[in-house]
Amino acid sequence: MDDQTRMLAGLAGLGGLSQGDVGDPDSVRKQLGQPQQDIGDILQQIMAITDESLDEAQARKHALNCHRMKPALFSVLCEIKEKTVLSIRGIQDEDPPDPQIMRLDNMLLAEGVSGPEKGGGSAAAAAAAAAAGGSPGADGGIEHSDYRAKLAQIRQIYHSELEKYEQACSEFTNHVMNLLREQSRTRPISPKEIERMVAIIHRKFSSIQMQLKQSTCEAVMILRSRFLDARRKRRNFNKQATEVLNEYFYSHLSNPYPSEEAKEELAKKCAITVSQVSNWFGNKRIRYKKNIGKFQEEANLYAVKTAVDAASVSAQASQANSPATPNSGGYPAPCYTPDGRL
DNA sequence: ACGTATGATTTAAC
DNA sequence: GTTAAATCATACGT
Repeated sequence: MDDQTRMLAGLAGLGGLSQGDVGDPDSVRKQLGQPQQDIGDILQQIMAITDESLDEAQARKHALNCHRMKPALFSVLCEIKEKTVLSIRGIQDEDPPDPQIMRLDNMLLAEGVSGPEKGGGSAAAAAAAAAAGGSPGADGGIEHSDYRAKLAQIRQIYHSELEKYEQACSEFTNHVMNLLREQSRTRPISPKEIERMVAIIHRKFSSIQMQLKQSTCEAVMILRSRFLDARRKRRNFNKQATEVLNEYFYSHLSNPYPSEEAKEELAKKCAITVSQVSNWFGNKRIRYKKNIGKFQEEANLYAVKTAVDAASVSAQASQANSPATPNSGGYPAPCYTPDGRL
């Protein structure tokens, strides 16, 4: 910091000098068409600074600060600068709430990354415990807990990074502010300008934060596609469950739409969820309708089965000896029509 | 390895 | 909300 003020003071002191004979800068200048000061001059000045002693610079600075015209000059310079800078800057309204960042924030909140801390690392443990506890019907409890664990990991990284950025931002802001305040004793820097600078820094850092948020979102998306889509890592229902469902379907072929209660009962019988029952019936209806012929055999089988069951309940003795051979083809299977209500 | 079966998801209509 | 229909992605049998 002091080096810089020293340098500035040095430059100010040497500003008027022009020394011609440093190499051959003229040719360069002509080639490049630079009307301003020679690069050579600037180099010279910089070199000269290093020759100065600290005391010399300090003395020069002090002299400058104590000059009787200094305050007046300073305020005039400030004013000029304020005008020009402001006119250049134009109207730069404060932070308009970036829709992009809001979107990201919402998403992170929805995914529970930036939301209220739900126990952090213990969330995974709790989920694992819940899965181990064996909640009946919990589909993919173990995988879900795995997902949670990974999500918690992402959340942790996200928060630590965010904290790092925030700390760096405030540190940097402080540093710059101190620097500017210090320099404002020798350079025309108004408080407004400092404010503006701080705003610029904050904008920069918030753009970094947005990158962080964006990449976190991406990570969550990838995780989702890996795990939640892994929900699709389906397992076929067991034979008994399929049997129960098919029995219901074929015995209600004229109107295969189980009520909510029926669904619940079926779900309980098959040890699956109600929505799984709904899925099954949805799939079954459409697939049956699409190709009734293909399902004819199955339909006969279940029709016979239910018939036999009913018969065996009503007249066990008489039916006991006749093993119901599925007389495939001959059985007039009830035909489910799309408009139902046969 | 490949085709089919099957549970889950998505889309659109109601 | 439910549903049909299309579609996805895997399981399963050959």
